[in-house]
Amino acid sequence: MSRKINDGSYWREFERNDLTHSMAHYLMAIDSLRDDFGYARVTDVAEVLEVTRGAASMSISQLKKRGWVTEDKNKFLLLTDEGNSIARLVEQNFNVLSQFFQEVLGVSKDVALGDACKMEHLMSLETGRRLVWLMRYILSDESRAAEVHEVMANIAKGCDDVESCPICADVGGCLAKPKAARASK
Amino acid sequence: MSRKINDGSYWREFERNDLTHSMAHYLMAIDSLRDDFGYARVTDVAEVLEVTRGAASMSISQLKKRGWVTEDKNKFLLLTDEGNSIARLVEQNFNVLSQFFQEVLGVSKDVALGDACKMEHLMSLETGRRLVWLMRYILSDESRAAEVHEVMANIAKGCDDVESCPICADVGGCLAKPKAARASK
DNA sequence: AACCGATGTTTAGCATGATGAACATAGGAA
DNA sequence: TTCCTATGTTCATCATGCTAAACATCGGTT
Repeated sequence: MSRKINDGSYWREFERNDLTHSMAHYLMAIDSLRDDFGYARVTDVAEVLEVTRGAASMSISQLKKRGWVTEDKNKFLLLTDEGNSIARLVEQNFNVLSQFFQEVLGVSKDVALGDACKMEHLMSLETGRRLVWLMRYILSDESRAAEVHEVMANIAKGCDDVESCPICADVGGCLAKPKAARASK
Repeated sequence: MSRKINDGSYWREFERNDLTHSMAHYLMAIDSLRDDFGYARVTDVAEVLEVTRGAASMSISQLKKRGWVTEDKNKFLLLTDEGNSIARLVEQNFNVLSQFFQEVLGVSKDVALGDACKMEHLMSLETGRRLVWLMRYILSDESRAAEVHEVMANIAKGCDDVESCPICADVGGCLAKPKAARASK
């Protein structure tokens, strides 16, 4: 019984992602420390991220090997151009996502920030850019924004037309409803 | 110089997430194998996910410990109710995200599937539900959908009003533009 | 000069999640 | 019955990224 199945296994792209969640936050911490204080040392980064100095030291030496971080003559940490681009991209992804979740979808702040933080380093440049434009489209017109907010306010009432709604059907039913018992073929 | 900074360090929620990307895919693989063939064994799961039998065996025994997977009298793998809910949630998140990226944002299929796969297990129930409703709102009205598609089609032209656009300003400028040189304070 | 505290690095240990290889076992073909 | 293959488990190993603890250094105070 040979299996032709194979989902293409792009699922492991996740682990092959060369920018890990951890690295993204080290870069952003350095960036933000330099913004706020004018310099960033290993200890400062460790403090901001709430990890030990040892952990920060080792992670940062990885970032140096990758060419994303260097240090000046005073041993203060610097982002290279590439490191800077990455930090900025992730920061922007975070901003876009958290604003989209809060201001368009009406998600609570806590959930929005949590979701955005987990997804920020995984969203492609292209998707992020397009999301900005969608936000602009929706929020730049007051009546349109009001309509969307109205839709979101009604979600609490639940999805009562799962059958007739093509979108609900496409995504496999309304989220959060238990799957119907399945007959084993 | 004492530091008051602290981003709250919810950034580590990412690693504390009790549903890893890997586990989500094991659950979905079992689910989909049972859908397609009526049963799922360790070897089948390993084949679908393109990992060794050993890796699948160990990961699946973790899933059993967590109460998400069991086996029937024939040693065939089953999802528990909880495992089933999780698999369904992640599948739906994937569907919602990939459709949103493609049909609303107009992202290319490759990028959309890649982004969706990386983000699927990280998006909360609440956000996912609201995203479905936003899609319904946008796509259920043809002229509205056309307007959005028009907006997305114009992205190639670039963001020419970064200064005047409040959204662009909010998210820290237009994505993909290099950060201006920064003066060290 | 001697010392102390702050900073940074290194090491051992842990958890996850993979590989490859060795091993155990059950069932059908010869 | 014997043997071969498919299936599943276990073990040693690797890489990431954390902790705790030991160690190394530098610089200012006494």
